Amino acid sequence: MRSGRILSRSFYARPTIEVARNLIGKILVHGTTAGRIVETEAYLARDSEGRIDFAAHASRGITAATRVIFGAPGHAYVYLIYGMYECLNLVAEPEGQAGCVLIRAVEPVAGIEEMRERRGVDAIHKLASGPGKLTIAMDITRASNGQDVTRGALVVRADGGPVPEIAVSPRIGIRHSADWPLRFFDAGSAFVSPVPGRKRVAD
DNA sequence: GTTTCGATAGTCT
DNA sequence: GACTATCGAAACA
Repeated sequence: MRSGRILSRSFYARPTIEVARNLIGKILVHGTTAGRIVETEAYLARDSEGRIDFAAHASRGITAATRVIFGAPGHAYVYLIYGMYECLNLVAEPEGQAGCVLIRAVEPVAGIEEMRERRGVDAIHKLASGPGKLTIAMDITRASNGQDVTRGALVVRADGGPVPEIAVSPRIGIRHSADWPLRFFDAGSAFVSPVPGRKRVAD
């Protein structure tokens, strides 16, 4: 497999929305597994009109759990959700400003047999088509929380392939700021997460 | 086909 | 004690 250069810190030290958009099509690498990022969500401090993004964990300020979001860009923020699943985020914005990008889905490109074993699923488009699924498939845990993703076992590489057609929608599975168009995905990919049928109440 | 609901644990109030 | 950026099985239609 040909692999491009590792994305540098300056890639992440930009507005969160830009980082979320530009991560589509990049290659997430962890150990022997790798996947092409096809779906992301931006979690901001504030939107362009200055409204607080209450869906963001960072919206309640700096705590032991959220401090990494306020820290240097190009680091991993991994948290446990619903007591069962871990979700991977990449920290954006210059140091001191909150902002991170949730990686929601990848298209498996390396270590596919490992992913099948970890997930107990055969269908390739179901291996990592959701934030909880991809962390299981790629064995990403809270051990990676706060880790530098510009070097080490967990990195993101440029692809070099054609720029994907990027579509935008509201974020999935949140209650606050539920209508903000901050979900980005590859419009031509079959590997994005299934849209939940469950009803959500918007605040 | 679509929608509902339980599992499960860490963090904050 | 309430909340949570999920998933998949089960219960419907």
